[in-house]
Amino acid sequence: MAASIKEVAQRAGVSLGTVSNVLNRPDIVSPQTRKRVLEAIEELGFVRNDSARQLRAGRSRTVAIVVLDVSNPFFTDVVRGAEAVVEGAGGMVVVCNSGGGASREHRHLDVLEEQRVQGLLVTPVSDGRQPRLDRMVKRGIPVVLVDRGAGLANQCSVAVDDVLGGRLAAEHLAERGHRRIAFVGGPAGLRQVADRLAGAEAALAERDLPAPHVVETPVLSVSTGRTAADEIVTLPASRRPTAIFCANDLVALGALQALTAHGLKVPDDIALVGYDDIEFAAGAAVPLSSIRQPREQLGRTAAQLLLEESTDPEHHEHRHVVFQPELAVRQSSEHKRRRTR
Amino acid sequence: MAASIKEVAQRAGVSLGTVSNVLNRPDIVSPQTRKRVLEAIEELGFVRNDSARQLRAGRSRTVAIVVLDVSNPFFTDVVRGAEAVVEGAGGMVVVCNSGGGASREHRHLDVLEEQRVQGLLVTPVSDGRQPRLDRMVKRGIPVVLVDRGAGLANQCSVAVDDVLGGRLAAEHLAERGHRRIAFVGGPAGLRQVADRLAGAEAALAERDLPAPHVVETPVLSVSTGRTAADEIVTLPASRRPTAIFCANDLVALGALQALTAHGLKVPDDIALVGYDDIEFAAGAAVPLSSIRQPREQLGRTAAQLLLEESTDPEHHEHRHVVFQPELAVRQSSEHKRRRTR
DNA sequence: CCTCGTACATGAAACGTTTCATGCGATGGA
DNA sequence: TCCATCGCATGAAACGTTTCATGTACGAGG
Repeated sequence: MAASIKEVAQRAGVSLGTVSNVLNRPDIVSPQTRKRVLEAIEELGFVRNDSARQLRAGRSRTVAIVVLDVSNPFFTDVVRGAEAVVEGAGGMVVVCNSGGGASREHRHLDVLEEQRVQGLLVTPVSDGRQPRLDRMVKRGIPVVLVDRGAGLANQCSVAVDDVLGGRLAAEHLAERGHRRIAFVGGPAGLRQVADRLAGAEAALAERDLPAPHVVETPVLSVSTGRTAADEIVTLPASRRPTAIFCANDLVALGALQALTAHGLKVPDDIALVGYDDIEFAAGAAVPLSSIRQPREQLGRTAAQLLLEESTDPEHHEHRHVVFQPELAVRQSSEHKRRRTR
Repeated sequence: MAASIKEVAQRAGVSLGTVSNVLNRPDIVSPQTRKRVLEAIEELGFVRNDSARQLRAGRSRTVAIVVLDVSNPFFTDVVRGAEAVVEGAGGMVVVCNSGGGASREHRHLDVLEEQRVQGLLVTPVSDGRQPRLDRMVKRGIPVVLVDRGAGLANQCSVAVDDVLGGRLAAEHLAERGHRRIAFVGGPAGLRQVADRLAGAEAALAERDLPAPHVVETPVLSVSTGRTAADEIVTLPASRRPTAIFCANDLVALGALQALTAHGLKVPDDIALVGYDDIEFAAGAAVPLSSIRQPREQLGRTAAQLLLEESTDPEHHEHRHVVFQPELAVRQSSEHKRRRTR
């Protein structure tokens, strides 16, 4: 059914190797032969079999990116950044979605390893040593951690300083006079979540403010944000936080919806700060204050490191790039009046 | 570097074929041999080479989905629906992003064809005959069109009735008393865009209302929505539309931002209806009326059709599934008072 | 004791490329 | 005229699987 090089060769009346040469080094074959071969290719609708090619070459030309959540705009922006670089270099990106599940991540990595991908950009579900990833690295498959500062010696990483981000958010709220602050996010095992919380805690502690009230969510999504806010709303007004710092914008948007549904005004009754500054944050019912991350930049840089390692593994030195987040203040945390003093 | 079956065989002291049997039909090999082989695999960190396997098998087990825009939540939801089905069947999904560009789509299809993917879900950039896709179908690669009603005889399709969707939106606005209605979206060549416009035009014509003022955008995104709205705002108040129907929610959210920035109130000065009802529509600054599509369902159904065709090409009959959209009315099109009468 | 069947292991062939050493005819210089 | 060179085409080997026909040993049934 699918024509092979052999049939093309037969049809063009040349040898098998010649066809391959036309495909890979057209310059070394004479113009007339080349023409005959190209015609044969055309007539037969020949399409190179990449499996065979890879089998011979030992490696493919596709770069995989495994994200925690395809439906989070943060990750799709990272993907687009990576795509820009990889495609600019003539490669191809495939996106895999772990959905935050360890087993799905596992399966994806299995398959990608079997496919001998050229390299891997990954935001792993769990932190700590990754025997899987280590093995891929040992096998010579470059791995770049995205949005993880892990700083392991055997791979590059690209991340944004989440501790600082958490700090920025908490400082901002503290300056606005908030004393009872809640943190919504989870699972707690997620590095991003833990770091953001840690930064917030540190900032509050330095100011002798009480530690944040933590509401853990099973995942970071709009619906878990809603649920968490529902819970917060049930607290007696005297203990209810006056501000919520959410681990990402999806959660914050969900919280915003739930708070509004319960008749609470943002920011007057409760202030809200999100994280990621996704495109939809600024357009929310109450424009959302958020911690901005250089999303596409993250993807671009990760891809560059990957390609660098891939093309010249000898001289490559693993690097750990850390970007700085920025606070974007919008209405959701803008008080009409200061609360203190 | 990468251990092969041969080395495993050597280490376990068995033949090459036996190792393969352990991998593929463990039941036909004696328990003790199996154990020895598995140990060898473990010790060597052997990972099957999928290229070789595919080369032999002639086909891979991955399904590809090529979407118009990864950063549009509509498509990520479709992707998740497809993932659920394919992974449930033991397969794997890779996502490719054409970004609406014909050349990127072309490149992706090239590579996917070379990789002999098991099947392809695709929302093509352009309509009409697709020699590329036809060729893949001829080659025996099942192709399912997503969000296209194309109705071609040689492939399945899954779509939502966009003409009806456009109609619903226009009827809704007409009932609210609007007479000057704008349509924002593009490129005009995009089937979805054209259909939605056509539906709206038909509905207005039936009511003897003037045809919509069309503002074409180069792509469907938040920023083009902003630009389009900026343009509409410059119209003299007497000719300015009182309602805008946007070809999707991204555009609508952009438009909403721009209108608000210009001091226009939605819906009082200008009503707004979007399309897709993405998760962020309900949480927008002014909750957005929109046309809801069964997004995940779309992906699930497409994947089911694909797998069906893939597993039993003989008895497969191409089908064209069309879902019905629904109108979700929210504040962005809710007038305090009727305009007519 | 022979035969047959069963339970397993074996080795070679095939999948479609790429690469590389080799072959061969023509051209140019000595 | 002969040799070196060059330009181009060739065919075989190799990549790592899977499959299948074949082989072998062993226990059971006659």
